Amino acid sequence: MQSQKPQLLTSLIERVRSSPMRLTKKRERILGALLTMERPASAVEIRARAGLPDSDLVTVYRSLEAFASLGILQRVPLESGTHLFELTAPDDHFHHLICRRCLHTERLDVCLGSELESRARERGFTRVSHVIEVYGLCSECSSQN
Amino acid sequence: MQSQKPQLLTSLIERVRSSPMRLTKKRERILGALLTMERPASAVEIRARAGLPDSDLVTVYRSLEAFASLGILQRVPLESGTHLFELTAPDDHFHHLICRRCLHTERLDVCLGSELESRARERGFTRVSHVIEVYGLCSECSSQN
DNA sequence: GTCCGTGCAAATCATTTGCACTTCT
DNA sequence: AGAAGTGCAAATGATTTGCACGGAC
Repeated sequence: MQSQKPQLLTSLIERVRSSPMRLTKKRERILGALLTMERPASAVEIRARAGLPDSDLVTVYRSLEAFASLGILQRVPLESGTHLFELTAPDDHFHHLICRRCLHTERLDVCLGSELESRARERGFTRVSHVIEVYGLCSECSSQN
Repeated sequence: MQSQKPQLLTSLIERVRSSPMRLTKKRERILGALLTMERPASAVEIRARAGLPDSDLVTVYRSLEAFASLGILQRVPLESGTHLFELTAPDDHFHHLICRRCLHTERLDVCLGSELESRARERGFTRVSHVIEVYGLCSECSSQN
Protein backbone atom coordinates (compact mmCIF):
# COMPACT_ATOMS: atom_id res chain seq x y z
CA MET A 1 0.00 0.00 0.00
CA GLN A 2 2.82 2.35 0.92
CA SER A 3 4.66 1.45 -2.25
CA GLN A 4 1.74 2.46 -4.37
CA LYS A 5 2.02 6.03 -3.28
CA PRO A 6 4.45 7.33 -5.88
CA GLN A 7 2.30 6.14 -8.73
CA LEU A 8 -0.73 7.37 -6.88
CA LEU A 9 0.84 10.80 -6.75
CA THR A 10 1.47 10.62 -10.47
CA SER A 11 -2.11 9.75 -11.23
CA LEU A 12 -3.34 12.45 -8.91
CA ILE A 13 -1.21 15.12 -10.54
CA GLU A 14 -2.42 13.81 -13.86
CA ARG A 15 -5.97 14.23 -12.73
CA VAL A 16 -5.39 17.77 -11.54
CA ARG A 17 -3.59 18.77 -14.73
CA SER A 18 -6.38 17.48 -16.93
CA SER A 19 -8.84 19.78 -15.17
CA PRO A 20 -9.35 23.52 -15.22
CA MET A 21 -7.68 23.53 -11.83
CA ARG A 22 -4.15 24.85 -11.64
CA LEU A 23 -1.42 22.95 -9.92
CA THR A 24 0.36 25.57 -7.89
CA LYS A 25 3.36 24.95 -5.65
CA LYS A 26 1.18 25.16 -2.59
CA ARG A 27 -1.25 22.64 -3.92
CA GLU A 28 1.58 20.35 -4.87
CA ARG A 29 2.84 20.55 -1.30
CA ILE A 30 -0.62 19.94 0.06
CA LEU A 31 -0.98 16.90 -2.17
CA GLY A 32 2.41 15.69 -0.99
CA ALA A 33 1.45 16.25 2.62
CA LEU A 34 -1.77 14.33 2.17
CA LEU A 35 0.20 11.44 0.74
CA THR A 36 2.42 11.21 3.80
CA MET A 37 -0.50 11.15 6.20
CA GLU A 38 -0.99 7.83 7.91
CA ARG A 39 -4.52 8.83 8.76
CA PRO A 40 -7.13 11.36 7.68
CA ALA A 41 -6.10 14.80 8.89
CA SER A 42 -7.57 18.18 9.67
CA ALA A 43 -6.96 21.27 7.57
CA VAL A 44 -4.61 22.59 10.25
CA GLU A 45 -2.63 19.35 10.34
CA ILE A 46 -2.40 19.30 6.58
CA ARG A 47 -1.12 22.84 6.46
CA ALA A 48 1.55 22.00 9.01
CA ARG A 49 2.60 18.80 7.28
CA ALA A 50 2.84 20.68 4.00
CA GLY A 51 5.33 23.04 5.60
CA LEU A 52 3.13 26.01 4.92
CA PRO A 53 2.64 27.50 8.38
CA ASP A 54 2.21 30.97 6.93
CA SER A 55 -0.40 30.00 4.40
CA ASP A 56 -3.87 31.10 5.11
CA LEU A 57 -6.15 28.28 6.19
CA VAL A 58 -8.59 29.57 3.60
CA THR A 59 -6.19 28.46 0.94
CA VAL A 60 -5.99 25.00 2.43
CA TYR A 61 -9.74 24.69 2.61
CA ARG A 62 -10.15 25.86 -0.96
CA SER A 63 -7.54 23.43 -2.17
CA LEU A 64 -9.16 20.59 -0.29
CA GLU A 65 -12.52 21.48 -1.73
CA ALA A 66 -11.03 21.53 -5.20
CA PHE A 67 -9.47 18.11 -4.70
CA ALA A 68 -12.72 16.76 -3.37
CA SER A 69 -14.59 17.99 -6.42
CA LEU A 70 -12.12 16.07 -8.56
CA GLY A 71 -12.99 12.93 -6.68
CA ILE A 72 -9.53 12.38 -5.25
CA LEU A 73 -10.23 13.46 -1.69
CA GLN A 74 -12.70 12.25 0.89
CA ARG A 75 -14.16 14.31 3.69
CA VAL A 76 -14.40 12.21 6.84
CA PRO A 77 -16.98 13.52 9.31
CA LEU A 78 -16.28 13.35 13.02
CA GLU A 79 -18.83 13.16 15.78
CA SER A 80 -17.94 16.70 16.74
CA GLY A 81 -19.22 17.98 13.43
CA THR A 82 -15.77 18.79 12.09
CA HIS A 83 -14.01 16.90 9.33
CA LEU A 84 -10.82 15.16 8.46
CA PHE A 85 -9.54 14.87 4.92
CA GLU A 86 -8.00 11.94 3.14
CA LEU A 87 -6.62 11.30 -0.31
CA THR A 88 -8.12 8.41 -2.19
CA ALA A 89 -7.59 6.83 -5.54
CA PRO A 90 -10.01 8.54 -7.93
CA ASP A 91 -13.58 7.71 -6.96
CA ASP A 92 -12.47 5.05 -4.53
CA HIS A 93 -14.66 4.68 -1.50
CA PHE A 94 -14.54 3.15 1.96
CA HIS A 95 -15.24 3.87 5.58
CA HIS A 96 -13.37 4.19 8.84
CA LEU A 97 -12.96 3.15 12.38
CA ILE A 98 -11.90 6.28 14.21
CA CYS A 99 -10.59 6.80 17.72
CA ARG A 100 -12.39 9.81 19.07
CA ARG A 101 -9.51 10.61 21.38
CA CYS A 102 -6.31 10.27 19.35
CA LEU A 103 -7.95 10.10 15.92
CA HIS A 104 -6.09 6.92 15.13
CA THR A 105 -7.95 5.60 12.11
CA GLU A 106 -8.33 2.23 10.45
CA ARG A 107 -10.03 1.58 7.17
CA LEU A 108 -13.00 -0.71 7.06
CA ASP A 109 -12.75 -2.82 3.99
CA VAL A 110 -16.46 -3.27 3.65
CA CYS A 111 -18.74 -0.65 2.24
CA LEU A 112 -22.32 -1.44 3.04
CA GLY A 113 -23.43 1.72 1.35
CA SER A 114 -24.45 0.38 -2.03
CA GLU A 115 -27.31 -1.61 -0.58
CA LEU A 116 -28.52 1.44 1.28
CA GLU A 117 -28.21 3.64 -1.77
CA SER A 118 -30.16 1.28 -3.98
CA ARG A 119 -32.88 1.25 -1.39
CA ALA A 120 -32.84 5.04 -1.47
CA ARG A 121 -33.21 5.06 -5.26
CA GLU A 122 -36.10 2.65 -5.03
CA ARG A 123 -37.82 5.28 -2.99
CA GLY A 124 -37.27 7.93 -5.63
CA PHE A 125 -34.20 9.59 -4.18
CA THR A 126 -31.56 10.96 -6.53
CA ARG A 127 -28.03 12.26 -6.02
CA VAL A 128 -27.65 9.76 -3.26
CA SER A 129 -24.66 9.68 -0.97
CA HIS A 130 -24.04 8.16 2.41
CA VAL A 131 -21.99 8.43 5.53
CA ILE A 132 -20.88 5.36 7.42
CA GLU A 133 -18.32 5.85 10.15
CA VAL A 134 -17.57 3.99 13.35
CA TYR A 135 -16.19 5.81 16.38
CA GLY A 136 -14.71 4.58 19.61
CA LEU A 137 -11.60 4.52 21.72
CA CYS A 138 -8.72 2.61 20.18
CA SER A 139 -7.06 -0.08 22.31
CA GLU A 140 -4.30 2.27 23.38
CA CYS A 141 -6.60 5.07 24.43
CA SER A 142 -8.89 2.55 26.10
CA SER A 143 -6.11 1.40 28.39
CA GLN A 144 -4.96 4.89 29.25
CA ASN A 145 -8.11 5.94 30.97
CA MET B 1 -46.71 3.65 14.76
CA GLN B 2 -48.71 6.84 15.23
CA SER B 3 -50.97 5.09 17.69
CA GLN B 4 -48.03 4.07 19.82
CA LYS B 5 -47.21 7.65 20.59
CA PRO B 6 -49.37 8.12 23.67
CA GLN B 7 -47.85 5.15 25.41
CA LEU B 8 -44.47 6.22 24.16
CA LEU B 9 -45.01 9.57 25.85
CA THR B 10 -45.93 7.79 29.02
CA SER B 11 -42.81 5.70 29.00
CA LEU B 12 -40.70 8.72 28.20
CA ILE B 13 -42.12 10.73 31.06
CA GLU B 14 -41.56 7.69 33.23
CA ARG B 15 -37.96 7.60 32.18
CA VAL B 16 -37.44 11.28 32.88
CA ARG B 17 -39.10 11.11 36.27
CA SER B 18 -36.97 8.20 37.39
CA SER B 19 -33.83 10.22 36.76
CA PRO B 20 -32.27 13.18 38.53
CA MET B 21 -33.61 15.27 35.69
CA ARG B 22 -36.62 17.49 36.39
CA LEU B 23 -39.62 17.47 34.16
CA THR B 24 -40.43 21.15 33.86
CA LYS B 25 -43.29 22.60 31.85
CA LYS B 26 -40.93 23.61 29.11
CA ARG B 27 -39.44 20.19 28.88
CA GLU B 28 -42.84 18.64 28.81
CA ARG B 29 -43.74 20.89 25.90
CA ILE B 30 -40.50 20.04 24.16
CA LEU B 31 -41.22 16.35 24.61
CA GLY B 32 -44.71 16.90 23.26
CA ALA B 33 -43.35 18.81 20.29
CA LEU B 34 -40.87 16.07 19.54
CA LEU B 35 -43.70 13.54 19.55
CA THR B 36 -45.66 15.48 16.95
CA MET B 37 -42.71 15.74 14.59
CA GLU B 38 -43.08 13.69 11.46
CA ARG B 39 -39.35 13.87 10.93
CA PRO B 40 -36.22 14.70 12.88
CA ALA B 41 -36.10 18.42 13.54
CA SER B 42 -33.66 21.16 14.36
CA ALA B 43 -33.50 22.91 17.71
CA VAL B 44 -35.16 25.95 16.18
CA GLU B 45 -37.98 23.90 14.71
CA ILE B 46 -38.52 22.14 17.99
CA ARG B 47 -38.72 25.37 19.90
CA ALA B 48 -41.31 26.67 17.46
CA ARG B 49 -43.38 23.50 17.53
CA ALA B 50 -43.29 23.55 21.31
CA GLY B 51 -44.86 26.99 21.24
CA LEU B 52 -41.96 28.49 23.09
CA PRO B 53 -40.79 31.24 20.74
CA ASP B 54 -39.52 33.31 23.63
CA SER B 55 -37.50 30.53 25.18
CA ASP B 56 -33.80 30.80 24.77
CA LEU B 57 -32.37 28.29 22.33
CA VAL B 58 -29.86 27.43 25.02
CA THR B 59 -32.65 25.93 27.01
CA VAL B 60 -33.74 23.84 24.08
CA TYR B 61 -30.24 22.57 23.48
CA ARG B 62 -29.77 21.74 27.12
CA SER B 63 -33.06 19.90 27.23
CA LEU B 64 -32.20 17.95 24.13
CA GLU B 65 -28.84 17.04 25.54
CA ALA B 66 -30.51 15.86 28.72
CA PHE B 67 -32.95 13.71 26.77
CA ALA B 68 -30.14 12.27 24.72
CA SER B 69 -28.22 11.29 27.83
CA LEU B 70 -31.29 9.40 28.99
CA GLY B 71 -31.23 7.43 25.76
CA ILE B 72 -34.58 8.66 24.51
CA LEU B 73 -33.35 11.05 21.85
CA GLN B 74 -31.16 10.56 18.83
CA ARG B 75 -28.97 13.18 17.22
CA VAL B 76 -29.10 12.87 13.45
CA PRO B 77 -26.07 14.39 11.73
CA LEU B 78 -26.51 16.23 8.45
CA GLU B 79 -23.91 16.63 5.75
CA SER B 80 -23.66 20.27 6.66
CA GLY B 81 -22.30 19.39 10.08
CA THR B 82 -25.47 20.43 11.89
CA HIS B 83 -27.91 18.08 13.54
CA LEU B 84 -31.54 17.15 13.72
CA PHE B 85 -33.10 15.58 16.79
CA GLU B 86 -35.58 12.76 17.07
CA LEU B 87 -37.32 10.97 19.90
CA THR B 88 -36.87 7.24 20.05
CA ALA B 89 -38.09 4.50 22.28
CA PRO B 90 -35.46 4.08 24.98
CA ASP B 91 -32.25 2.79 23.45
CA ASP B 92 -33.91 2.08 20.14
CA HIS B 93 -31.72 2.57 17.12
CA PHE B 94 -32.05 3.00 13.36
CA HIS B 95 -30.90 5.13 10.49
CA HIS B 96 -32.33 7.52 7.95
CA LEU B 97 -32.74 8.48 4.38
CA ILE B 98 -32.68 12.25 4.37
CA CYS B 99 -33.50 14.75 1.65
CA ARG B 100 -30.78 17.35 1.77
CA ARG B 101 -33.11 19.98 0.38
CA CYS B 102 -36.41 19.66 2.22
CA LEU B 103 -35.18 17.38 5.01
CA HIS B 104 -37.95 14.91 4.31
CA THR B 105 -36.79 11.84 6.19
CA GLU B 106 -37.57 8.15 5.98
CA ARG B 107 -36.40 5.56 8.41
CA LEU B 108 -34.27 2.73 7.19
CA ASP B 109 -35.35 -0.43 8.85
CA VAL B 110 -31.97 -2.05 8.63
CA CYS B 111 -29.15 -1.26 10.96
CA LEU B 112 -25.90 -2.58 9.61
CA GLY B 113 -24.04 -1.11 12.51
CA SER B 114 -23.75 -4.14 14.76
CA GLU B 115 -21.50 -5.94 12.32
CA LEU B 116 -19.30 -2.89 12.06
CA GLU B 117 -19.19 -2.45 15.80
CA SER B 118 -18.22 -6.03 16.45
CA ARG B 119 -15.43 -5.63 13.96
CA ALA B 120 -14.35 -2.53 15.84
CA ARG B 121 -14.27 -4.42 19.12
CA GLU B 122 -12.22 -7.18 17.54
CA ARG B 123 -9.65 -4.52 16.88
CA GLY B 124 -9.58 -3.43 20.50
CA PHE B 125 -11.89 -0.47 20.27
CA THR B 126 -14.17 0.32 23.20
CA ARG B 127 -17.11 2.69 23.66
CA VAL B 128 -18.01 2.08 20.08
CA SER B 129 -20.70 3.99 18.29
CA HIS B 130 -21.48 4.54 14.64
CA VAL B 131 -23.10 6.86 12.20
CA ILE B 132 -24.94 5.56 9.16
CA GLU B 133 -27.02 8.05 7.21
CA VAL B 134 -28.03 8.27 3.58
CA TYR B 135 -28.55 11.64 1.91
CA GLY B 136 -30.07 12.60 -1.39
CA LEU B 137 -32.89 14.49 -3.01
CA CYS B 138 -36.32 13.02 -2.38
CA SER B 139 -38.52 12.33 -5.38
CA GLU B 140 -40.37 15.59 -5.00
CA CYS B 141 -37.27 17.74 -4.74
CA SER B 142 -35.71 15.78 -7.59
CA SER B 143 -38.50 16.76 -9.93
CA GLN B 144 -38.51 20.39 -8.90
CA ASN B 145 -35.08 21.25 -10.15
C1' DG C 1 -4.16 38.50 -20.98
C1' DT C 2 -7.39 35.97 -18.69
C1' DC C 3 -8.78 32.99 -15.41
C1' DC C 4 -7.63 30.97 -11.20
C1' DG C 5 -5.36 31.07 -6.68
C1' DT C 6 -4.15 33.61 -2.48
C1' DG C 7 -4.42 36.55 1.54
C1' DC C 8 -6.74 39.48 4.55
C1' DA C 9 -10.58 40.64 6.98
C1' DA C 10 -14.87 39.73 8.29
C1' DA C 11 -19.02 37.03 8.42
C1' DT C 12 -21.59 32.71 9.43
C1' DC C 13 -23.90 29.79 12.20
C1' DA C 14 -24.82 25.98 15.17
C1' DT C 15 -23.60 24.98 19.48
C1' DT C 16 -21.44 25.84 24.08
C1' DT C 17 -20.13 28.20 28.38
C1' DG C 18 -20.20 31.40 32.49
C1' DC C 19 -22.79 33.51 35.70
C1' DA C 20 -26.59 35.25 38.22
C1' DC C 21 -31.32 34.31 39.01
C1' DT C 22 -35.44 31.34 39.42
C1' DT C 23 -37.97 27.19 40.14
C1' DC C 24 -38.73 22.60 41.29
C1' DT C 25 -38.78 18.86 44.98
C1' DA D 1 -32.47 24.40 51.65
C1' DG D 2 -30.36 22.53 47.79
C1' DA D 3 -30.11 20.81 43.26
C1' DA D 4 -31.42 21.60 38.72
C1' DG D 5 -33.35 24.74 35.06
C1' DT D 6 -33.40 29.21 32.63
C1' DG D 7 -31.93 33.52 30.40
C1' DC D 8 -28.68 36.71 28.91
C1' DA D 9 -24.45 37.69 27.01
C1' DA D 10 -20.55 36.25 25.17
C1' DA D 11 -17.35 32.86 23.45
C1' DT D 12 -16.16 29.02 20.42
C1' DG D 13 -14.44 27.18 16.41
C1' DA D 14 -14.62 25.21 12.00
C1' DT D 15 -15.71 26.72 7.71
C1' DT D 16 -17.17 30.28 4.23
C1' DT D 17 -17.42 34.65 1.63
C1' DG D 18 -16.09 39.24 -0.53
C1' DC D 19 -12.76 41.67 -2.54
C1' DA D 20 -8.28 43.21 -4.28
C1' DC D 21 -3.99 41.55 -5.73
C1' DG D 22 -0.56 38.15 -7.60
C1' DG D 23 0.62 34.16 -10.24
C1' DA D 24 -0.20 30.20 -13.66
C1' DC D 25 -1.12 28.75 -18.49
